[in-house]
Amino acid sequence: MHIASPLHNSLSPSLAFLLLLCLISSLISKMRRPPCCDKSNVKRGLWTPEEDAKILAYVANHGTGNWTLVPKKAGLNRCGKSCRLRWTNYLRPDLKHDGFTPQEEDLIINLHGAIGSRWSLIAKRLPGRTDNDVKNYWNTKLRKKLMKMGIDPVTHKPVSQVLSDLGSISGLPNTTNQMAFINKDLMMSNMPPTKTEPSDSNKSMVEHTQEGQVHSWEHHIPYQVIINSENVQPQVLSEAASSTSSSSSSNLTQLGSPQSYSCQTPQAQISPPCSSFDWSEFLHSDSFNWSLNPPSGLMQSEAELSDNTKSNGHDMQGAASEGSGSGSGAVACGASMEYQINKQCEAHSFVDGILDRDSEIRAAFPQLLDASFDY
DNA sequence: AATATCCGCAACCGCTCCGAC
DNA sequence: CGTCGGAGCGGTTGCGGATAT
Repeated sequence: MHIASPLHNSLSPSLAFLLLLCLISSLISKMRRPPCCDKSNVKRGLWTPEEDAKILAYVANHGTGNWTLVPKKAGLNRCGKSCRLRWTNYLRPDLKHDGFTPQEEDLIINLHGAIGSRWSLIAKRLPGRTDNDVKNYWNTKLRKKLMKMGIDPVTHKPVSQVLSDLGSISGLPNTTNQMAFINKDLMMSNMPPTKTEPSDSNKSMVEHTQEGQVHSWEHHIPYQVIINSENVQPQVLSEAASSTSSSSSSNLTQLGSPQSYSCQTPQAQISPPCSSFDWSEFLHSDSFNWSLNPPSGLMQSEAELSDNTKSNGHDMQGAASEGSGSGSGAVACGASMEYQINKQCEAHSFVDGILDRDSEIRAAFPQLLDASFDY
């Protein structure tokens, strides 16, 4: 039986459906935040020298701030957001426009391994570099380098391990989870760090690096400061993970899993618990300075770092720079971090560390890895 | 020499954060 | 406490130059 209606009489079903779609999309578009400026009436694309000059003149006279008013005041037919981007990414006088140094590469890889793709935080450790610079450099150069080396640039794990993890997802034994459990237990045991002396050959490697010389890629890969689950406290991991935006969660999630490039046993990396932790704080603190003694140019000034250093009543940067005297939770955490960072992987290269760890895992759980590959 | 493909970088987009009200 | 708007962030896109065919 066909039920007649005005709609059926006047509109075909497909047309009605289209109208409904239009209505829905219209409603959705109205619910969304309006654009910051009328995009149809503003210039887009590459900036001309004249436009740059206007921005520079405006900032010289008025300083930065309230970018929405800048186009009007500076006589530019651009979106304020676009002006801000042009200034922060290109026109700022303190920006470096030359290539990245090997030390900067090291730093980027280390930080990416520790905190993932939080480019702004990483860029803050690289004076003269913007988050856009770092992000582009990572995407175009460093990611490919790591991949060539058989290291997954997302997880900073060997590709073989990533593959085994992937295999585990499909209902097979999950070695990652099991390892996480094991390491969690180890960390919870709250054992003090055990010093491990690097071998003579390893010492020479460290000294070699500390001279700040430029090495081949294989040699200047970061092998000393690798943050992993075993040298970060459980609560640190959970707080770091919880403070992470979903878009960049992968690496912090990985921090919660056994990601280690270390040559040390897991127990040797356990440190006393910290009461609180903040990645931003940590990165701005001296605790995260590298034992390979990067050039002074890599170190930010106190003023530049002063923002974001206070949290939960502790100034980690100050505490860390003061040494081990104060005894607060943050200080203990910072000192512990510094100790562990300095002890991290002194013996091996970055790649060696990863491969060693891979071998350890394979040796410890051969049946699990075999199973996970069995698909 | 012409064309296709690759690559790097600048810019844009959409989202979240955060302070002011 | 909720809303609004500016600022900041990370991911993505697209252009232009470099390189390969």
